[in-house]
Amino acid sequence: MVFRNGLEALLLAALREGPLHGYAIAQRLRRESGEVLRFGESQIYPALHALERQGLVSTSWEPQDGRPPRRVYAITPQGSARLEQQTREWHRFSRAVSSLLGSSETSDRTRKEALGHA
Amino acid sequence: MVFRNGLEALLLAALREGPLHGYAIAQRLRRESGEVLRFGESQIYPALHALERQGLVSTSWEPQDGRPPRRVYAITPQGSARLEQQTREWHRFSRAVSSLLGSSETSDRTRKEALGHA
DNA sequence: TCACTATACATCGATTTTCGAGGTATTCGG
DNA sequence: CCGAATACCTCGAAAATCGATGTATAGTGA
Repeated sequence: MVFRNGLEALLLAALREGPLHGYAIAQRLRRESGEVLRFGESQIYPALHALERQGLVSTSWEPQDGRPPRRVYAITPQGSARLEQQTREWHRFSRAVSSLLGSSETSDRTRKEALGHA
Repeated sequence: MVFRNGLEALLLAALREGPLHGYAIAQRLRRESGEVLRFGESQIYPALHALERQGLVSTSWEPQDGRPPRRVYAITPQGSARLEQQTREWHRFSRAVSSLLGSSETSDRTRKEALGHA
């Protein structure tokens, strides 16, 4: 919703600590979000390709003996810069939404009282 | 990104403290978010209509003398319930994304050091 | 007066995102 | 052998976003 290119930011974040292949990135986002974020492969792979076209990640094919090779992604310096920028934007966005929605729950009355009812 | 029906949650939130007409809702979201959230009318009106179809808001036309009448929206009990549920989901979602992205910047090295490098 | 901006409602269509379903190929457990 | 997991990928429907356009009125400034 409204926060553009959010997936790309998460993808770049997943690569911050080292190169990974696509499937591993998807699992990582899933695991580290406590199953909250579950991106399908049909979202992951095209987004990764877009990142590559923009030069935000670089890729190499790693041969696996026996099985088909894996495509490994690494974040580039431009990718890191974009990640920082996107992270700042995310925090701005998320602060704005959170303040409009209010901290979980709080009927109207409860909320005003919590604020010292002014 | 990825957080479904986010606009609807914000629309419901805007009505928490009393009925408003569509245009005023748009301005409210804009103002109270510090210009961070800027929804166009082509997003607001259809979303409001969808909310009405779902019984989450009720509407009435308020005649203005001279000018065309305004459509005023009020949140219903079902709308309040949905807002609470959506707010909880937002917080889960936003916590997950924030923890993956990290608190605004921090290069990889800086970040580990900040955590006591462990 | 004329133009422009703001208020206030709304739709349309192009673009972008999301997501389920499919397709290929290999390995491993039962 | 079958199903699940790994690993890559595309397609197409559905949903969301966004700019343009249309109607109508009121107010501001040139």
